[in-house]
Amino acid sequence: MATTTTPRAEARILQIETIKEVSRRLIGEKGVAGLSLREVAREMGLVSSAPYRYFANRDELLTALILDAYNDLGAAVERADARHSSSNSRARWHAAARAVRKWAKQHPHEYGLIYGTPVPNYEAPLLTIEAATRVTRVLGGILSDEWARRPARAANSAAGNTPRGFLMVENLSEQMPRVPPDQFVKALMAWTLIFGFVSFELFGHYVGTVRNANVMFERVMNELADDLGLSQ
Amino acid sequence: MATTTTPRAEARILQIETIKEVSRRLIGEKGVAGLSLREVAREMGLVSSAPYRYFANRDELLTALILDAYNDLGAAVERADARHSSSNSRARWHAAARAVRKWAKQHPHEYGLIYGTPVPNYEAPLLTIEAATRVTRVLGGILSDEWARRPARAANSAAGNTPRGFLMVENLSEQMPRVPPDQFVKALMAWTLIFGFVSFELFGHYVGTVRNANVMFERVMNELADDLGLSQ
DNA sequence: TGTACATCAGTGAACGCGCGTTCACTGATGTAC
DNA sequence: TGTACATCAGTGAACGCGCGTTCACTGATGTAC
Repeated sequence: MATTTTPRAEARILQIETIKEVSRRLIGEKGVAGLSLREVAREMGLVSSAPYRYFANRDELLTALILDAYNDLGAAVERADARHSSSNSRARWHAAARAVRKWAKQHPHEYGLIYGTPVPNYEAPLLTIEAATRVTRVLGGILSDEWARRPARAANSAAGNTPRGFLMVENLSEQMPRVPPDQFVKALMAWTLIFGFVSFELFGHYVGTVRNANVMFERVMNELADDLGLSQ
Repeated sequence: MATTTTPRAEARILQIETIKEVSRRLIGEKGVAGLSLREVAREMGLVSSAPYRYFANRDELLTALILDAYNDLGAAVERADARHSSSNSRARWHAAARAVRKWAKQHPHEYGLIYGTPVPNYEAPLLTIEAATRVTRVLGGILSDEWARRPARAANSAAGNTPRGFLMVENLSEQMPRVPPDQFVKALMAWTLIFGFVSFELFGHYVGTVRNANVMFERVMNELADDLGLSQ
């Protein structure tokens, strides 16, 4: 019953976790640019070369943090979505959107890490792109379920609007099956606006115009839910 | 006719301009964090302490660059808007939106400077906030002119929706006079989506979904123009 | 169960680097009279 | 127009700092037989 895991291997996992936690804290205090392996080591009471036992270099640590951020956000949104009956699109939509905003406000610097200015000369590996789709998959799933319950559409009722060419319809169809492609632009707009709102709020662009961002966010999400034709 | 300006004063203005130009180039190459007064000096063939004759410290230079970026973008948008007959709201809207995107793509790092992750521990002075409103004033002006041409509304036709409380209605009314306050949420959504789109595009979040961002942008702006009820 | 060897976390010293900022200076430019 | 003084751009040396990364090492842990 005891796992075959050796104490050393367990300790290693723990140390990696600690390094990442300390890094997250430091990023929170001084931003990404201020993250240094030396400081992480210092904070952990280790000598400056110790972290290199766990991460080959600074970029590798950064990649791990970015990946974690995407996954952490993705998991939060999935959890929020799962709390509602799958047929209640509107409740799910609001829950998912609120989860994005809540996570962002709780982890502003990690949010900046993944949705702010890209780190210059840092190239995100494929793995992070994969993790980045967790949120879009949730949103796509909500729309899919909504459309699954609708009476079948007159085929090609709006075929002229099908966005062949400028969208990657194959990918989008995979993320929101059953949603007619002529809805993709609207869907992408809604997705963009969720993050646009959160970024504007977090980065200070609503100062002087929005007094209560909580209320404003609810209103905006309601508008979007209407535009998307979400029911219930 | 010759201005009373002294050669030394002229040279000073020129040097300041050069420092900022070099800084913009360096930011373009290595991001904001990579901007250093020493490197600017080196690039200009000056000794490392020379720039301190012009900027008291790094933050002051950064402030100047941020201010310039807001003003440069603001001027570009104003110019684009002015190219159209003031009664053609729709053309003006598209022109302004395109100008934002075009400027952002031409100056991606300066865009990141003002609309990306805020520089940590850097507090934007009031002056920059002022400059930041140039874009919103143009957008507000377009809506104002649109509503000025509409038949007067039944007073308080939708009074229940007037966003008293959660929006700073006074400021918004000043930026878009004649637009009924129940339209403010829509207006803010449109503004947010312009920048949300541009940020998503620039920061790489449309990889895998949008193939031709030019076309997509036009479609999105069209949708927004419809939602805002822009005519012509 | 016991021994012999391999693995690996953490050490401590060192490398070469670039940074922001200060300061006393020189020599050219500007100003007042 | 000419002189006397004040201003100011740029110099060069110096301060104290932190960084990423490498490397040969030690001693504890893990593995094979």
